[in-house]
Amino acid sequence: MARAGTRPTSRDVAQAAGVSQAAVSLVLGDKWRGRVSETTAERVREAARELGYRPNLAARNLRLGRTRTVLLVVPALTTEFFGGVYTGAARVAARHGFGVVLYPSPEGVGPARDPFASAQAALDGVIASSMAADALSAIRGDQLPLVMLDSDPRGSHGAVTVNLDIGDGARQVADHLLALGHRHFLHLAADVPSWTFEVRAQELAARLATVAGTTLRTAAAPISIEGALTATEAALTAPQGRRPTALVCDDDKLAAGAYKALRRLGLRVPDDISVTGVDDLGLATALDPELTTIRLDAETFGERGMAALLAVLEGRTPEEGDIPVELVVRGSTAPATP
Amino acid sequence: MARAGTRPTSRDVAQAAGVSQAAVSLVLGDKWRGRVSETTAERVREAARELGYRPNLAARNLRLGRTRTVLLVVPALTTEFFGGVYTGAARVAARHGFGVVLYPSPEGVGPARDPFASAQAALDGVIASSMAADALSAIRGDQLPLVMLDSDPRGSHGAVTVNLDIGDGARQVADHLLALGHRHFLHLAADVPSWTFEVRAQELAARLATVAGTTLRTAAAPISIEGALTATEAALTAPQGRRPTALVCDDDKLAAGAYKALRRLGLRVPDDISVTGVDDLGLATALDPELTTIRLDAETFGERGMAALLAVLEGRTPEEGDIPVELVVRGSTAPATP
DNA sequence: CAGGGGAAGTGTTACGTATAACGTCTTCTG
DNA sequence: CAGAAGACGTTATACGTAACACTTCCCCTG
Repeated sequence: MARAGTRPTSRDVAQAAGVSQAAVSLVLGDKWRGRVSETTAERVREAARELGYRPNLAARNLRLGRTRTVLLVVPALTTEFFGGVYTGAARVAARHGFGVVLYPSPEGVGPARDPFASAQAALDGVIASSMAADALSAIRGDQLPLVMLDSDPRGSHGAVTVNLDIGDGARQVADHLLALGHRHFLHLAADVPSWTFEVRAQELAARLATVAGTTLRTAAAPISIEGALTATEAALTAPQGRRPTALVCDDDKLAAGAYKALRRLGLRVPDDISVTGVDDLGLATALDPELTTIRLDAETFGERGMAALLAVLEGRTPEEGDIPVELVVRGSTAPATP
Repeated sequence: MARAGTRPTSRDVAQAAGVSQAAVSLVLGDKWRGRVSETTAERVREAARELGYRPNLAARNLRLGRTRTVLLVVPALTTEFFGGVYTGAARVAARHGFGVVLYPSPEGVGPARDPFASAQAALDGVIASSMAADALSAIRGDQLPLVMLDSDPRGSHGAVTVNLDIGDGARQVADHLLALGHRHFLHLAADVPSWTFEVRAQELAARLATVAGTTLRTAAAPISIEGALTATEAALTAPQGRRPTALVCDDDKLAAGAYKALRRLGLRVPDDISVTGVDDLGLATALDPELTTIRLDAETFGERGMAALLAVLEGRTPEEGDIPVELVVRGSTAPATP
């Protein structure tokens, strides 16, 4: 019988089953083939069930020197996007017997506390979104295997990177709007220092530049409905050249804010102005009209990130190549009216 | 010098500083006042910094028998709500030197895998949302300290419960709409077996019953924009008594779907029908017109949940009382037109 | 000058697990 | 029938940390 009040240990199970602790470890660790008889094994399993034995993970982790746990560092969970990333990562992890611990970098002011101290868990590796920029310095210090999501492959100092093909997304948006006859653009850009958003801006500008007579203005806004509202309103009321007929937003949430600004200004979507977003959150179809946007496959993103980390941990070479993105055309874009 | 290739241990630090491992533990554990001289302590800290020493958490957890880590079990992260819960919980946890590990129960088909196996981390306690119903059976087995969020206090078998005052929310909605002259209601209910939603339905019905001549119909829908759309459309096209002038939704997301259905049916919000939600997600202000809704303070929810768990862990009595909720009146509700 | 007591440490142990290395006993083979 | 080869275990150990129980030195007090 186990000592009262404390969790049963493998030694308690051993005593109950009349075997040594080592035998318990072998049986429960599924390494007993040819080492323990089937009847004894069953006796051990029965005793473990009886006592409600659960292995002490701290002890196991200490013994093995690895934890089969990885940390996923993401920005604050203000949309469901990183929920999807987590889901994908956790699914792949589970298939390999790994667990995923989430560390959303604290929202608002102040630098991130040390994510490792906060997670408290011993870790085998880290997947980090570059958007959780403030948490990255703490991560750099540790020499844990690291996979970066949405990060400049050239600037990652050898860390493995997994990216959505965000540049292609920008090109698809540009081509779609150009094909509809739009020539005057406003880019509502996320006011977040991130490689991703830089790439979007560059690719958008580059693509538009291939057509003569196009204009492109940029307005920056924090990623929030309120922020997008004020930024859009300011950009469109300031009399500055031709009024744009297309509004390219870095994010669905920004687009939602833009919708409100346009409504206030008396501009109709898409008749007076076309609007596009990025992400394809639930929000995109909640808007009226529904938003034309770049669909980012969050779960695949998470899956690929986790797969890459597992590859690193097992000494394999991670899969190469960006994750494709897809333009979803809905009601917020229409031919330009001259 | 530490053995090459492996992480430095406290023993390596001790050797580098010319002291015993015990002294390192004392200094770095901040328990050295009166036991180690300031100069020696500084030497130890310097050596630790030099070697890049990080304590092995698995070893520490094993030694201490506690991990200062708790698990937060939530439904799939399909809205930002539980992101807020996490933020609140993590904030309080950090103040007490605890970490929070998130376990979103897997979306879609199939029962949850064992959350403990997946988290892989040794845990001191659990906070679980009752909405992650499928994960609860696995939790029940362990005798870890448990705090339930949004759960029937009478049905929780002695587990501590922390609840939003969701019944009061339903009453506030009812009173608001009744005051606007509405008498014919449709309740768009979340098709999720959860105590919370039962309470809402009961309180709504009870409050409406206090006024003569009111009618209340109910339509159930899965919590998604699509689901709400079809359910609402079906409920309003089936010719069944008076057409409701008020649509009470269990959730902002349901309201978003309802908006779309109403638009298809040619009904204007709020002129033809008033709509309310619950949550006050970002979505609520993205809708046109903005949604009158019950604001749930997700962060306070998380804070209170974590505070309650800490109380249990420290043998104190958790704070009592439901968390107040607040009706936020926006443009989706207006006086009933006779 | 005896000895009480604080400062400044060190030696040792245990936490619970997984596994390497080592014993038996039985059975099979040449 | 000798001895090799399984079958079925056990014993012992290490992982890295925190903390208890000691020791030593020195200063102060009566």
